[in-house]
Amino acid sequence: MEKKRMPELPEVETIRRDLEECLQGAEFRELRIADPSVLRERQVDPATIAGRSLRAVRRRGKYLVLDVGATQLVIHLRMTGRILPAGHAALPVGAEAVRRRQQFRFRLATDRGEWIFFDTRRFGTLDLVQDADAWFDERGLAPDPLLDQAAARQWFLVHAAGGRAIKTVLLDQQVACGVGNIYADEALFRTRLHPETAADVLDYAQRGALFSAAVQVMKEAIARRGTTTSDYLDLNGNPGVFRRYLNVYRRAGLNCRVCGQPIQRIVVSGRGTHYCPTCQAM
DNA sequence: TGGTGCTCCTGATTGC
DNA sequence: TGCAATCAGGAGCACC
Repeated sequence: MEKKRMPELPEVETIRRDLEECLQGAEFRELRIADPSVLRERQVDPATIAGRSLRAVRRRGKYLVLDVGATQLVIHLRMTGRILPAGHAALPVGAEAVRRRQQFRFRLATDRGEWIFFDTRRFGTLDLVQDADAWFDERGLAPDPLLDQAAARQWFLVHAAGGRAIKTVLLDQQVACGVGNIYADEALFRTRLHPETAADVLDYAQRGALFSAAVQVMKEAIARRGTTTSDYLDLNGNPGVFRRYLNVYRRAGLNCRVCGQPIQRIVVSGRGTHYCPTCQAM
């Protein structure tokens, strides 16, 4: 079954770069919340962004941060969130738009046009905070592995412990910020680790190798503008092409590119997990 | 305290 | 052809 995939760190970074190119320096006029459930933290009034310019578009893990000075918009796209200019071809129109109006979750009016947070499954979130980094730290979010690789690596070495499956640990944003299901599976394949291996069985060298593999696979995905499956497109309508380079993710039943044995799919912590039982033996 | 599993949500797909 | 069931996913929270 081909389904929509959520943007993970490489896709979020691709979106961040596109937004920065389109919107940096733009003047915000209004933030209109169409679906109140999108808004969680509200440290500042949405009205305060009016007349202010977008200073920067930042990212930490899978969170996007629109920096408007005293107000910071922290956006998580979750499963299906997308930020698109009004009128973009991917947005529903007419009766379909009316039927799906709740999926147009908030709108940002700027002097460069209106931008829409469109979110099919409505899992995405918006937090209005005064200091995004402090807000992330309060939540125990790990350092971003692409922004400060040394700090993130050290953090991972210390926190990737306990009896949990290493796949579960990789997906824990308080341990490895930004790693999602696709890149966790690929990093485990590259380091020949079975996804159900207990984290505390791994020594420092193995944890370090796993962290490096996760960073490397995400860097490669960014270079190819993310991992598109059915319908993820960037702002210019271009697909990410990293999927064709995946070794295990969503390749269940297909032959391993290394040993030729069939890739298997299991569920670890409720997440579909793909691995080669020969290359990644327990 | 650490770990597990449920919940949220909806479009696409599958099976009958 | 149409309907119901199933699946996918990240993060937060309740529970053990």
